[in-house]
Amino acid sequence: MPTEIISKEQKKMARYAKAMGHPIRLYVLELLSKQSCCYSGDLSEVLPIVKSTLSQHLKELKDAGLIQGEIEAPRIKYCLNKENWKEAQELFTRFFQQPIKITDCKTNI
Amino acid sequence: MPTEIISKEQKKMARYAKAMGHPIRLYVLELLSKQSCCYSGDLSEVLPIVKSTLSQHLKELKDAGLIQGEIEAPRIKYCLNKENWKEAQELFTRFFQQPIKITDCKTNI
DNA sequence: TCCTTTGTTCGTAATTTCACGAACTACGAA
DNA sequence: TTCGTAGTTCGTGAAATTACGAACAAAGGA
Repeated sequence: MPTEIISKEQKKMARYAKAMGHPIRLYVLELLSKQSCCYSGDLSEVLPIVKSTLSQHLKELKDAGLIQGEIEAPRIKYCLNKENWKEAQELFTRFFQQPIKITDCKTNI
Repeated sequence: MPTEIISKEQKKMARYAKAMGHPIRLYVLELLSKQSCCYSGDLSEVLPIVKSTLSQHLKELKDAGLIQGEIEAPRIKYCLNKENWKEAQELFTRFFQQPIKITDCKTNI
């Protein structure tokens, strides 16, 4: 059994980062971290994409585990997935809070 | 001129997040934040990908502005891009440090 | 029951990503 | 000048991403 070079945490974090790697999705996450929940329709009104595309982005956030939905007929209420959001928070905070040893390159090829 | 819904900061952050959205690239970034610099050859020895693929990943990190290279013939020394790393650090830290109002969904559709 | 609202799913298309091997470039050493 | 090392670039292909509109499903209200 070879030692895994890429850790489980790195894989998890990459998964979260990937989900965050689109302005629309980042917007949704930031909104949800500020106002606790929202509806797809509200987003659809302000965002410059059609609702089916928005639905796809929401699905990606759901698949990554960052948000979750709840039926509130006829709408669906979205909010952050508490547990995974906390994990992402920890992973990213740890990642960026490491004491960094930067040897600046003089040139930039 | 319509008010931009997606902010410049969100776009920048999404760009960084996208670059971080692959385990290999996250591994490289984490290594560089720990040991100040590295060479492509060192990475190639431990990572389970061929060097041309690694080169592509390094290029993506370069294009995103997170790392930079310096010729140290016959090799190339890579290190973090100090300025942009700091920016990413700030963006992500702020993003995750916001006081969060989570209304947990009971169900998860 | 039929209509309206809300949102998802499907089909499609263009683009990007990810990976590989082969070919190429740059440069120091023999 | 020729060779070897280090790394990038090119060509390729498979898969994923991003976006759209049309069609569909669910559920409350007329």
